[in-house]
Amino acid sequence: MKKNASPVVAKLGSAPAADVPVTLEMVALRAGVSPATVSRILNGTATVSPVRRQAVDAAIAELGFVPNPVARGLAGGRTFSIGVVTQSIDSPFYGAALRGIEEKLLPLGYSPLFVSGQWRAEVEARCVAVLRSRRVDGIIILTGRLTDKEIKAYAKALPVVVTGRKLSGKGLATLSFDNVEGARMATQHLIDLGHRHIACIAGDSQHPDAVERLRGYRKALEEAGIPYRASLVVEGEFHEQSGLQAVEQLLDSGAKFTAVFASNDQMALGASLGLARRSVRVPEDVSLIGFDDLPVSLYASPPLSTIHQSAYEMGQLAATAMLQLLAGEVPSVEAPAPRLVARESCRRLAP
Amino acid sequence: MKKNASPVVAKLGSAPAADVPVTLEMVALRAGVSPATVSRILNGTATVSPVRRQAVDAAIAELGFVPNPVARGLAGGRTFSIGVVTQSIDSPFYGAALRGIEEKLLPLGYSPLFVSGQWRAEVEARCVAVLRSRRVDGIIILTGRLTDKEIKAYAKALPVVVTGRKLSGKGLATLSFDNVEGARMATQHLIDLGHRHIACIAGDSQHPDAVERLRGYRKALEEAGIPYRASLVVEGEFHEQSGLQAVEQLLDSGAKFTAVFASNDQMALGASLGLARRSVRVPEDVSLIGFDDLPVSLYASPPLSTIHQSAYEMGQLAATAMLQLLAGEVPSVEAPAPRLVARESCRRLAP
DNA sequence: TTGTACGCGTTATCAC
DNA sequence: GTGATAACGCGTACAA
Repeated sequence: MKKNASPVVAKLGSAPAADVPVTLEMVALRAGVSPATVSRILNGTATVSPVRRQAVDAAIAELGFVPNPVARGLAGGRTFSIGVVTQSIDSPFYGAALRGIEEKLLPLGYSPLFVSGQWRAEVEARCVAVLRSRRVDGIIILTGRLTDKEIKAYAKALPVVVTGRKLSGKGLATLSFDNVEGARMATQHLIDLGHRHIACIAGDSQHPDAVERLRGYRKALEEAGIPYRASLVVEGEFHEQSGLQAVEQLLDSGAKFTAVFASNDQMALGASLGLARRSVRVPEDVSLIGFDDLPVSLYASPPLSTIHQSAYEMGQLAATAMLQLLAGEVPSVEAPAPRLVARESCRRLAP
Repeated sequence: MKKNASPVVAKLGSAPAADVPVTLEMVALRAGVSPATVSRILNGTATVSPVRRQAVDAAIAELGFVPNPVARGLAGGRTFSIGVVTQSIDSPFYGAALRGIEEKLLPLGYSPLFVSGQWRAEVEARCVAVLRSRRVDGIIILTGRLTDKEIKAYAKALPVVVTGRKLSGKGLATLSFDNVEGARMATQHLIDLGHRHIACIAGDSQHPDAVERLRGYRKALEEAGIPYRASLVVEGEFHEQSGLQAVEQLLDSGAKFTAVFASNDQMALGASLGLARRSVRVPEDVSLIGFDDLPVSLYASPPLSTIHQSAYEMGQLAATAMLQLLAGEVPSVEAPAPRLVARESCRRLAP
């Protein structure tokens, strides 16, 4: 088995932060060995005699030596940093994913490098370019709008993990949440409560998630033998404001509905406000269900029923997959299944 | 005037991503000049004859050359990356600050490196150690719990910008939001509406922001000649759940109050739910005001009155200050003043 | 103004 | 097993 060099998980802070950088060479000098040997011990690149190993360990501890990642990057070709393309660094949803990635990577000596793609393929491409120029060891892309072709091209140069789609290839791992099933479950929940006139606030039709969730909505209707009505579907843009506008449009259109499925929680929250403004009570007059299960949704008034999608877990899984790719293994991760979280924004339709 | 080397803002992506890295040396070869000249042109380190400059520019464009930051870091001692210690990467409040930092830094060729301190001094110290080991050019610390002494020690080694406190020193810039005034304004708003029995959900007393906001609350009472009552103050932990528990405690204690000042929006949101659970209506029965003006607060039911604190702007300012420090200038930024945002969660007390 | 030569701190390839 | 030695890609004195 070929031993891959591993990141040095330094016990940072254990020794006083030296003001004059301690180099590997100084450690070697002190331990009475060659720099090469110190490097070997640090990376586990070869077997070293216990005697020297001890001497080196001691020297490292005494000097408070911390390897310089910059130099390691130059010499070894690996920077032990992983690029992460998120869409906006302050997204309430993807934020949890970033946390998952960070928690998984940091203890192993890898640092995530976060950049925001703004849901714009062009910006995302620039992000990838920045990351590559910074010589990251791999790239995790959280959904976004790059084409499959572009993704595959990147994967030829370095390991890539991408969420929100299904692709295959060497050095490439994908992690796709079942949006269709999630949306189907949400709609089914409303149907189970007796609703037949169910409006849908869809997402931006350019957005793959939006398309899938709309499909799930239709699927549930179909299975229940409820006719699909285009007049009950309004397209939003995945943010609160558009959810608010969507319900207004729905209300103004005069269409009758007793329940609303919003394609994400942010739009559901906006819808909730929009309904309240028109004196439509949730859930007394209209049931409302969202998608994503944002932390705040639990504290909405009323607490929002939704489809739980653990961004945190997705982040951890993506990081895990990246580590596997880096180790030359075949990634063995699968996205968690959607789960219905029934809270207080939906109620059984009065007969 | 000494010309400082500046980050190369490469037109990334303009040329096809070369699979074999193009080095500065290759550019030099192609342009028929020495590597040093190419380097000079890249960094503006010296004046170069227009002829060669053109030749080099052409070569760079044709080869799609992108300088290797890793090598630049090793050679020049600067990595053009800025460490950012936030407290949790998925904080709804600080997220906006990260965006502000990113937007300010990226166009100038700097990359932010985000790490989470978890509101634990010990973790924050480790974060700083990681950042320093990665040879960042400077560190931005968003509040947190490090001692002033530690901050100052860091600032001796590299430029530091820190929010949430007032310090001075060479290579150090601070940016402190006026929490006392903000809390005073919030409480004053309630007083102006006729409230005299105003409860306060304070933050964790270990947290400097919490202490200051509590002080602002007391200040407003004092100015209005309203006696301070400890029984109306409950300590929370700055998250929704603790806000909910706080109002329950308040309600259970039997204390009379017609308004609540929550030390941040997250607790206000929790409080809102807690009140609703006990059939206490906002704002009909109790007025509620928060602090921070999170994006979601606008979509709470009812929309939450609060004190606007632009984390985004703070982020931008912090980044600006860092750039100034890096340029050897004296930072000239000041935190924006708190601003009352009156929405629908507060109403005039019926006589 | 321009080129040469060396150094940055580490890893990898050889010999031994 | 271990130690020289040569890269890694770029910045920068220094000399020309």
